[in-house]
Amino acid sequence: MQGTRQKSRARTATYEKGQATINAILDAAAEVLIDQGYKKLTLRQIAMQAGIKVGNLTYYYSNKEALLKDLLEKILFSYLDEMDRIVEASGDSPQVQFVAIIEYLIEDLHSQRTTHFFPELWALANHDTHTSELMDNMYAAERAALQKLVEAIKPELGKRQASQLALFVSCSIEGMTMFVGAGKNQEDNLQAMKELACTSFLQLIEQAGEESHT
Amino acid sequence: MQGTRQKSRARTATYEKGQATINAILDAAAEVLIDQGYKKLTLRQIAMQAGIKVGNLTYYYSNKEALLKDLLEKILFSYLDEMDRIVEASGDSPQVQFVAIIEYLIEDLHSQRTTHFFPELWALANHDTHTSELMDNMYAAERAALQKLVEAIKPELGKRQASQLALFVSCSIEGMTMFVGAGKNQEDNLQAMKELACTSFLQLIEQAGEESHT
DNA sequence: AACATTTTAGGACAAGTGTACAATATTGGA
DNA sequence: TCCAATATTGTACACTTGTCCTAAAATGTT
Repeated sequence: MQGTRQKSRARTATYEKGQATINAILDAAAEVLIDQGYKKLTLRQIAMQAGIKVGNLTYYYSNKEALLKDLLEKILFSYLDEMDRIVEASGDSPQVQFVAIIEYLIEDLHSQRTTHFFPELWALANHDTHTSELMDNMYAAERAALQKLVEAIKPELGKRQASQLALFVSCSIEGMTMFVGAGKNQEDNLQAMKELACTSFLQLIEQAGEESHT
Repeated sequence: MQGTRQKSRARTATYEKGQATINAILDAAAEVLIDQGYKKLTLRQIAMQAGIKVGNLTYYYSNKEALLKDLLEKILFSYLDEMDRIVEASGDSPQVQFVAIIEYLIEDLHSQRTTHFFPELWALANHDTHTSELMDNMYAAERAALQKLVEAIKPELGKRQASQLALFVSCSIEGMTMFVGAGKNQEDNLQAMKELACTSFLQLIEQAGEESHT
């Protein structure tokens, strides 16, 4: 009694051309999602953008659900990878690493890709369980990285406090997406938000634990 | 040569029953949007939820665009009204008023209405000019209220600094929506975020202006 | 060169979408 | 009570959506 649950099927390419087509599909889907929003993310739009026919698209992704899954995973992992790269390239000081991450996350808001993608993701996550889990994992990884740095900056902090500080930092930055992001009317203030965030977060970490046990 | 531009038409009811129907439509639309997301916000779903037929719906809203406009305006204004009410009911101290607003905004995240509505709004605003303008006006009003309180707390602050602080506060709180909101996996930490936000924001205001002119 | 496998194209389908319109029912003032 | 204005229904249309299926083309190995 195996294979009863075969809801979403994504074919794996064998020839090079097939793999190229899959890449083209995912790239095209990303572009459509970012440029036109999820409402316009239709199989025919994706196929047109990828330069293929719908029949070919459904050969690799017989479900739109499967396509969306691969698409979201690819985009989300690209952000996590970039975060890892930032930390590794920032020396050994946890303060410096922390500031580097904060600055990367905020400066990244200048990219329309980021500004357009994440609100779509958040809206999807509200009514799609799989998207919600995927998103939770991604942000959990981000918070884990932040928490590690917070603990390194202020070692006397408890796990719980450090994790809450990481959550607060993550929230504060994500919230800028709709206002100081690419094309938004407060984009002028992005630099100011970056400085405000860095000083505010570092100070919050430094002085935490003074009046701790509530 | 008048009336060339009659894109969106919304009929005004004359009888009481007509007005009741309009209210039912908007309430139904809000419920569908919040419970099932914009993807499922279809004229037939709205009509079913309102207990009327689609033909009746299109009698009052010949365009889906017009319906969406009224819906978003109604919801957004309800939040602004509630904010005004909070400030008025919090005495004269700007600090107390500021904390009251912060606490209201964060506690409101316990409501699924809020947690589900806003990401849909943000996603819509990315590709719909009218929604974007509506949203900008709403948040501008929120920031204006916050800025006024910031200036009252720290009068020696310049308009620019106060406005940037208000923006930072607004961003930080909105960003919590996807994480500590209703049903989210960090909802346990909502209280902690509230306390963290209040102390962090107040301190940020108090110490601002020390190394100001950049 | 032959050929099984993989890839692509094209057409078809049912279901769902927003919108339009004529016919019927209801309302409230004369 | 009557009746014009308003409200509601039911049906129809053109269009888009995801999905399915068959035939043709391309691929790489033998």
